[in-house]
Amino acid sequence: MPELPEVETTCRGIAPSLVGRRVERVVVRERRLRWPVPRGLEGRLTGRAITSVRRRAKYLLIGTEAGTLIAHLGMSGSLRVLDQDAPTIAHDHVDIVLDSGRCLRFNDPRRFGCLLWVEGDPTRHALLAGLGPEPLEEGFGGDYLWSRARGRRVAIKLFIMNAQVVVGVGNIYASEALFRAGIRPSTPACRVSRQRMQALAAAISDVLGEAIKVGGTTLRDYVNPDGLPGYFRQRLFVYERAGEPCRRCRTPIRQVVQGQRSTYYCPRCQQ
DNA sequence: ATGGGCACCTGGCTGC
DNA sequence: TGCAGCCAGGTGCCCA
Repeated sequence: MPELPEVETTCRGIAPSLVGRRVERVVVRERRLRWPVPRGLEGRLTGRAITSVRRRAKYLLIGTEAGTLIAHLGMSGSLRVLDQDAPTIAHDHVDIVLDSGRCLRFNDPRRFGCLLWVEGDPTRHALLAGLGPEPLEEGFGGDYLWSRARGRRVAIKLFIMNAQVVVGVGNIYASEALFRAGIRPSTPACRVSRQRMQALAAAISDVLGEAIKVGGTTLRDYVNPDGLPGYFRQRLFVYERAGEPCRRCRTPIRQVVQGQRSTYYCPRCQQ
């Protein structure tokens, strides 16, 4: 479920219920996530006040005076704020119970997500240290993308999905951004002109920004547990539309596989 | 350094 | 109805 807009929506949704609260206890029902939930996480968190909730790439950083909980939702994870005695369902792996009587509950059927603990500056953690710029912040743009693409022969779609280049561009929005920019996903990154990189960078920012906006109106202090949140699905131009007419030129949308993932594009609009 | 492929998991859907 | 096969919004790691 989670791409950047979903993670950002989660971040905004849970933050008001967390910041300023103290952790009363931590319940771990399943430690086997992508990496095991660290032994001792319970002890490190219990009694701590939560001072911040931030996002970096698709990682959520839940800060306390003692250290930071790094959370990633993987492909199927969610974080929701519930009453502490709300009945659990399958794959509710971890509860962080707050002094408000509510709890932050981590659910993840596929267990590709993770919960880790780091002391000191979380951005120096190995998972975060090498990440590229945020697509909605300073430092990201066409010139940047173009300069990073020198000598890179990977397909442009895989290039923009590489978190070392730019973070937060997942499989849906990669296809959508390339459609908006009119670029064929298989084009080698080094062969995309500077001008088209400008269009691509703008498309990436636009698509993600729009999706965040829609997610924000759908979700408040909870996290939508199902599928594409709310209303972005109907604004997709190509994703999961194989064989259907292009919304711009009516040519049937094509589906191909790149890097073991589905890519969708319009063969006419994207040359 | 780069690029390609695999791995980790469960669940939902399709088609026989 | 049952079951095999395929697909899924991520990303770290291993190998050539």
